This record gives sequence, C-alpha cells and structure tokens, in this order.
Amino acid sequence: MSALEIYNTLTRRKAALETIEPGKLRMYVCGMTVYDYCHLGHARVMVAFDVITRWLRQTGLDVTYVRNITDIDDKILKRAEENGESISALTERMIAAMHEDEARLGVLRPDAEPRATGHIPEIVAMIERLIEGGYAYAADNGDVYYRVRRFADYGKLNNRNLDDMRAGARVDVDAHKEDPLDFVLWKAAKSGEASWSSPWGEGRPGWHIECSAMSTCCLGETFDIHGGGPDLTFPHHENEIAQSEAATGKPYVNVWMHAGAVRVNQEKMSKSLGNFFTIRDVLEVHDPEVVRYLLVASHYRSPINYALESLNEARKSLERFYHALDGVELVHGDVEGIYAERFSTAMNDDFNTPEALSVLFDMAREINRLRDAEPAHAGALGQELKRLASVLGLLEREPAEFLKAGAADLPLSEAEIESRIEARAAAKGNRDFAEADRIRDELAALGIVLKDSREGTRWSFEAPPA
RNA sequence: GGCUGGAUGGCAGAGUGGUUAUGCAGCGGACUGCAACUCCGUGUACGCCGGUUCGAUUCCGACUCCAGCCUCCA
Repeated sequence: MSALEIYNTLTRRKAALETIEPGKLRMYVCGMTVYDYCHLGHARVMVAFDVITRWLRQTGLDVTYVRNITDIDDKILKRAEENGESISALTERMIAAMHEDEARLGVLRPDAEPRATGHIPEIVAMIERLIEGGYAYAADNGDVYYRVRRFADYGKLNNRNLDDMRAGARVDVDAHKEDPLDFVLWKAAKSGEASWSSPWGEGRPGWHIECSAMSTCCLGETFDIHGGGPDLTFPHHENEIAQSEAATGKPYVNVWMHAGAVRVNQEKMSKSLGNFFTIRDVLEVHDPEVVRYLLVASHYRSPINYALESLNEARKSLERFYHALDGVELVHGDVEGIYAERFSTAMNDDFNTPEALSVLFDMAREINRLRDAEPAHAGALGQELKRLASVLGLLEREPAEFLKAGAADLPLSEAEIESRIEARAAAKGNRDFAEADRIRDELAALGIVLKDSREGTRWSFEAPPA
C-alpha cells in the first residue's frame, strides 16, 4: 500500500502527508464571494476538494473540512445597490443558489461554512494583535493596513521578493499607506454603508483578514491543509500567511493546495474577463454527472479547457460505464484486489483521478467480458466498480436512469417508447425487418438508441437528434 | 521585467530511464436479420537543440511557444 503524497505549493514538490494530530486532518478552503452565481471555476474547486475530502476519509482520516463564505465586500455592496436589494437578501439568495449548484454536482457539504459577518469580533481581535506587534497601523482615514515590510517571510508562498514586485508594480498608490504594497485589514465605512464598530471606527473587514481569522477560529493556529483556486496564491494566500504567522508567531499551514484554472479558448475563465459560464447555465444543457466527470477526468492541478466537445466526450465515457453496469445484478463477492490497489496507488499519488479512472475503465471491460459466462463474478466486480467510483462521486445512479436521462423532454412517453419496442419485436418475429428497422429509425431520430440482447431490448437516450 | 506551471499519438488526458495508460474517434475481425451495445486485434505519441547514460519522451542545460500570478477574481 502506497503512502499518500500531496503536492505542496509552498515547497513546490510532493511530500508524504503527515497530519499534526495522528488520525485527524484539518483543512480550510477559500470559498465564494457571494454576489453572483457560481461559475465553472468555482465548480472545479468545489469538486476537487470534494474528491480530496472523500479520499482522505477513505484512508481513515477524521477530516474537518471548512470552507468559508465571503458575505461582505465591495462587490457585494455594489451589486446589492445595483439590484436595489439589501445585502443580506443578495447574499442569502446567492448562498442558497450555491448550495443548490453544488448539490446537483454531487458535492458533499463542508463540515462548516463560516461567514465573514459572523466573525467580526475575531477579526477585530486579530487586527489588534497585529497592531500590538507592530505589523499593522491605523491610518488617518480610518483604514487599518498591514505593514508588509515588517514580515520577513513575505513572498515565501509565491517565491517573490518585495523589491522585484515594486519594479513592475501595478499596485495602487494610496496616500494613506506607508508602502504601496501594504494591504487593508479594516476598511472605514463611508456614510450609509453596512458597517461594524471597531476600535478604529465604523467599518468592515478587508478580504484577507477574514480567512486568517475564520480558519484560526475553526481549526486552530496551525492546521494541515489550506486550499483554493489558482488565482488566490497571490496576494490572498500570501497575505493570509503574513497575517496569521505575524499574529500567532506559529506556522500557519503545512500544505498549500491549489486547483488548476478552467479556461475558455485557452484563456482563464474569470469574472473580470467576463468569459465565464455559470454552473446553472451549463446544467441547463448537460447532465450534472457529465460535468462532474469532466472535472474529475483531468488532474486537479492541470488546466482544463472548457469546450462543448469535452462535455460530449465526457458523456460518452460515462455511457461506457453505465452500459457495463446496465443489466448486471450487483452482488457482494470476492473480487480481484488488484483493482482497488491500483486505484489506491493512483489516488495516493496526489489524487491522480485520471489514473484512477483508467482502472475503472479496465474494470468495466472485465465486467463486459464476464457478464454472460460468470454473472456472479461480473456482479461482484460491478459492486466494486461502484464502490471505487463513489470516491470520485460518480456512478451513483441506476444505469437506466442515467442512460435514459434527457428522454423526459421527448414528445414520447416511456410507455410509448416501450410500446414501439414491442411493435418492433413483433415485426421481427414475423421477419418483417423493414418494419422493424422503420421503428428503430423513427426512435433513433429522437435520440433513442436500441440495444438488443438475449434478455430483450433496452433503450437509452444518447444524443440530441442532429 | 520578476515568479510559477506546461508542451505527449486525430482529439482529450495520465505516466515512465529500456516493456500496453485510459477514454473518444479511425481501421480490421467476431457477435447481430442489419444495426446499436459488447468483445478481440490494430497506432513506429512524446516541442526544438545539446548534455549525462549501454539506452531518455522520462534526468540536466539552452531555446521556442502556451498559460497563470505580479490589480478584484476559484
């Protein structure tokens, strides 16, 4: 049995996982800023860390998984204003939508979802500690800033030094800052804005401090894994390290994990580029499991290029699995251990899901080979296939349900389809193959594909009619 | 300019110092009334140039190109 190795952004190499507390693992992942619907980039992070959590638990670890919600920031204020709705109405709406989206993608909920607005006292306390230590200062405009040059390790996550950054800096020069690279911990409120009282006056927390405060409060001053999207390494995670380690004097996180970007036409999908697809838009057209498969079919750190063809291919790959499972009676029984072993080795190698999937495809082929001659063996393999696939959050449905998904929108009911199939069987019985083929073609035009077998005819809905 | 990744067969996408990834597509065969599904077989793939090595797609260096970060973004 191989040991679990994880790639650490901080060290830029893979290393065997050693948890702080034996048998327990504490993980924090940066979640959403809830001013809009989640897009595919969010979906990737949610699914990646869902699979990671499932595998960590599979290996026997007691995992505490925390993913925050940023429910106060400039974009939220702006959007609420534009929409003419209250901040809480907007954020509650978006949080509900996010939960709906992730549920459809089969993402298990984190153990805790702390919200920034629920942790203001902890945030204020941490800022006070930073000021006491000389790591932060209150400016005369009511803002509080982090004094970046005071923290010697600044840049260690991104391998950057402050002077290089200064050279090409596009950072805004704010007269209230001692140094252009200093970042805001507490933002003074303009009149009428949502705000909380603090030693520095009415205001709201800056973005970076909330994660330091909430992770510490949920998981302790040092925890095992911190994850997030690819665009958070700088400055967000760098700033988190600066805040937390300066405040506590202890190492903040042991392993930093970052997902790869989702691209469109080889360009990162992002809010600022406006080239994003929301999860709900995609799910209008595509089966959620197909979307999830697409996300799991690449390694979590590799970039994915989002394209329609990729989704169609993902669907066909899943069809292969469900065809293998379709009609096989699942039973518990002895099964070659080699599959689970190969699967484990793949997952232990920094959660190599594409490699793990290749093992599952080998199992599918073996099931197809054995299904007639050794149905019990095939059934046991089917059971094992489903067990392993569930780690990836796949193959959890009845084969027929997946294969027939989409048929609900057809003008034909299932009963009508069945009656056509019976009519075709009767025609075949009379050796009237012209009629039998006519019926089959008629159904095919709707996307209904027939599959004859010894036990009778099964059907599936495979592709929208061309 | 600085800092990260990456370049694999028609496409997608793993991996490895010498031996089949896997999926989709293609080709040949089996099954089938014909198909679909399925099975069997089938691809001289590793950006470019050097180096190390008995041997490199895999290690090292240069180069070219791509993406990301250096500003809010998952």
